[in-house]
Amino acid sequence: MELVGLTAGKLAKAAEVNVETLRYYERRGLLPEPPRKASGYRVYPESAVDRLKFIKGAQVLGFTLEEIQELLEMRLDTKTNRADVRQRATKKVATIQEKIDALEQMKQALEHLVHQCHGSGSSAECPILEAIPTFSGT
Amino acid sequence: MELVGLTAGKLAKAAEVNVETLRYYERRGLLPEPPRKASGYRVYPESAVDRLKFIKGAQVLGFTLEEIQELLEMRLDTKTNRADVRQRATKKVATIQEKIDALEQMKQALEHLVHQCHGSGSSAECPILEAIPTFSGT
DNA sequence: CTTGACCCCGTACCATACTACAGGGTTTAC
DNA sequence: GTAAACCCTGTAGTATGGTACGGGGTCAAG
Repeated sequence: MELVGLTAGKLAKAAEVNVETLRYYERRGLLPEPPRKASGYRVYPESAVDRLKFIKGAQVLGFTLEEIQELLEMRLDTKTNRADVRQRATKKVATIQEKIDALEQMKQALEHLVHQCHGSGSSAECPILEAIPTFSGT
Repeated sequence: MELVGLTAGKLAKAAEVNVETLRYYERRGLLPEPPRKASGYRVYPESAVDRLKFIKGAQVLGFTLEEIQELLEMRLDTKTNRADVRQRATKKVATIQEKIDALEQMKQALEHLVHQCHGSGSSAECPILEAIPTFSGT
């Protein structure tokens, strides 16, 4: 029987994650429990692909699964009011901005280094990452 | 005997890390082996504080210790090949830029949501977070 | 109607990045 | 000159985020 939706395997492939990861996320509450067929097989909506990609993307940016869960749960919680959601979203924005700033500094330090060291010849030390270690105070 | 430099405990406190972490980083090669006193006690230079703060900062940005090590080792002295270092630095700049871009998108999506959701009802009708799972598709 | 691909569950194992001992010397402050 | 505070080493344990496996049902094709 073929109704709409994805099987675990299809979803895993589409989102480029391991099948086991789906179950893991489900246990953690990151992926909502999908409906099941009579056989017990999970049937995921197409949107699950985006959700997984979001999770993966956020992870690369240094968010923990717990933080990602917070982001994702903000919209489901009908008990929280808008002001609360707004406040938390705003806070996340600030966190994200801090990360961006730190990355910009890091990037600039590296670019500086690249420019300083374009000569192939002579001697002296090319002062590379001396600049970088100073950014982290934030 | 009190010569210049920091003991493990002082360094750990100054950099806000666990003392054990210092040894761990040393084992991993992230923190160079400092000179020792006759007793065997490590004597760290002040600069170790910055190095540790850099490591901590970079971690928050989603770099693994291995990647951080690469960054830190990228100082070119006379023994390293400049072209090689430049190439690697350029590559790092690109990955950093990717992170920045992803974070910008995330930020914009959240800011958009914050603007959309200005009322005071329940978050269920708040269009904000509907968008989250989809903004990562990029 | 069977066989191979797929799914289920529970549990065990893995890598990364710490963190915590245990057992034993060293320093420093009183 | 002794006790608290600190340092050493090696090794073991923890948390997070998966990943693998065994034992067993399910489904679609031939």
